[in-house]
Amino acid sequence: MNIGEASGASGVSAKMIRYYEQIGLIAPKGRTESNYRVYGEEEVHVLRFIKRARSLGFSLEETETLLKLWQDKSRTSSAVKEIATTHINDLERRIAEMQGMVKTLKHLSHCCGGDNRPDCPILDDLAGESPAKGERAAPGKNPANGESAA
Amino acid sequence: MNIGEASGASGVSAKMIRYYEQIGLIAPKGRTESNYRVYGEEEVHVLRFIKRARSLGFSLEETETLLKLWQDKSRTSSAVKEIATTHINDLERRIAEMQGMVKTLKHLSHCCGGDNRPDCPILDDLAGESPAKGERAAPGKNPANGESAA
DNA sequence: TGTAAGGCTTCCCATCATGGGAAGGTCAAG
DNA sequence: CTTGACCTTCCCATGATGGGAAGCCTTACA
Repeated sequence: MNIGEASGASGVSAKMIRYYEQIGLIAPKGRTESNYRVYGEEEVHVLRFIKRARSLGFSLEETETLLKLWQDKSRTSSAVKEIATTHINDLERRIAEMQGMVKTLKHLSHCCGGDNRPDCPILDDLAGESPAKGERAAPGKNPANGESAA
Repeated sequence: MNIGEASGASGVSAKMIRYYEQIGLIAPKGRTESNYRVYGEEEVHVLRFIKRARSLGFSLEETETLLKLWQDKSRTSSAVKEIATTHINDLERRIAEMQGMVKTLKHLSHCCGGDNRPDCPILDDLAGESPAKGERAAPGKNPANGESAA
């Protein structure tokens, strides 16, 4: 199986397969005389594993760790679970962050006429001017605002 | 005001201020004889605008558009609202995507013993083997899976 | 058997927003 | 006048992916 076929069988682009090889995630079974990469079922299986991990939002670094654990028959499931849990927490943190943005934006959008006139609470907020009621959207404890620690 | 002071006043790093200048988002009021950038209150205001837009998840490209609209006194609020709405939709799409991942991962994590034994449903799922009940987590209509269109 | 199309190889570049760091000039305080 | 902090520009790195060029190889067809 050459790289194009492996790509078709795994759903991973040839470009990415080469990249994964470059960063040490996967190696072809070998090379033909003319230097073509050769893959077998096992490699395709690994590629699918990577693809699935990526689709669950794991980074390539996390994926690499998971891959090693997968291939390590003596791993403990707790090691795997810990990675997953950390990733879940990370996802949930990012979700909450974006939800805060959405909340603020929806509020501003709701207050914005969206008509032909130029006055716009959205721009006013961005500019730090909140004419209505003299306060920002989501005053004080705005969850979309990670500035304090930055 | 030099770049360090503008950075302190706006909360935008000096590095980023230079970058924003490079991509045409903001220019200093002028330069000193010794080539130092000089900023005034107006520039700091723009920097805060950018920062606020970024904290709401707008890309720099969107931010640039918003900035132009802000400075265009004859803009319509509908033009601004449209950008905001598009951005809200984008955020919500991404949130849903990540929520799908979380849902799947939580299910898998829940099924995983997290003990000293090697058998792990999380790895089984990644490997495409679902021993329990013979099905993948979130069978069929798995929302964490954008593969179909890719 | 010759040729054309398409697949493979490597290498470089771009994205997006941000930070790190080096080399060298400048300013202000001691 | 020195020293340290700040400024300048320039280059590089991140993470994951894609685009494309130049050149070799394979396959299918006439």
